[in-house]
Amino acid sequence: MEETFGIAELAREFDVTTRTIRFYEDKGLISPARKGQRRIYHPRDRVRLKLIMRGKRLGFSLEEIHEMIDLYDVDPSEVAQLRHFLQKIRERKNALSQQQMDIAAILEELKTLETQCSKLLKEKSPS
Amino acid sequence: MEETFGIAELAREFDVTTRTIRFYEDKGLISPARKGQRRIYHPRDRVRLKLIMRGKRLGFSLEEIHEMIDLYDVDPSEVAQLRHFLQKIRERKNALSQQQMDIAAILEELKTLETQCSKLLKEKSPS
DNA sequence: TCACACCTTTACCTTTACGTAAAGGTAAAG
DNA sequence: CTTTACCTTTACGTAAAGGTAAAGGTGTGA
Repeated sequence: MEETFGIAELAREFDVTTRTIRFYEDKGLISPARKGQRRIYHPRDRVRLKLIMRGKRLGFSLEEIHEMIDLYDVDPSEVAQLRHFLQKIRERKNALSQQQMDIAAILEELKTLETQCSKLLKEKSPS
Repeated sequence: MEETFGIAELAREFDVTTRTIRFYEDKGLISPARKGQRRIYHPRDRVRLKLIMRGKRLGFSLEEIHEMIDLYDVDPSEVAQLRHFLQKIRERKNALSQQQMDIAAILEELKTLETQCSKLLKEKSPS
């Protein structure tokens, strides 16, 4: 028997409002089952939410996230789709590699700043 | 003699519109000199723009970027400011480390997907 | 039965990050 | 003098990502 979740439950888990989750549904990012008029979320919906949150932390738009998520649902029997898919993957990889470099650059600068800064502090207030 | 830049020049270099650059000025992210009514950008303004663009690639809001940029202009004689500064640096470092992990995770998944995908393609159309 | 927690839809509101149009100044080239 | 390129300000428009309020359905425990 598969575990399911309510909307409020997931909202708590991911620290967003229920409005946000419904908004993602509106945008086609998730499509939970219904029981009567209520939304029932299965584990795969939860996984999707997790992917969405990660995408957001990385600064992607919902539309970009939509594209990325759909990659996981491609029909592997369609060659054309597969090619397109592969191209998308490579684009994403490039974008992310660029981000990695950006982050590495900033972290380097921040480290330098941190060192300088705490040295200054030690001089000024030798606790 | 120091090199300076026009707004259109910088717009081209960073691949944004002049509107965007003026908007950043409005928000206090840069403050170029003036010659008459025209904006004159010095190398330090260009550096700021570069930092802004990097921040944007990383998904930070202009307000967050503002904070980060200001870190470079802190008065090193004010101990209180220095402490605050140090804390900000550490917050940033943590956020960025989290991002690094997110990216590494996604890149791993993408690599797997890419491999699977091109294997499938080779089977289906053995060019 | 009442209260209460949880859920639903509809619909208007807000912020961020610019786009775009209007109306015009300035300066060098033809 | 006119064209051309480049710049200015002011101001309204817009897309994205939700917030928030209104009005109500559903189920459960006291």
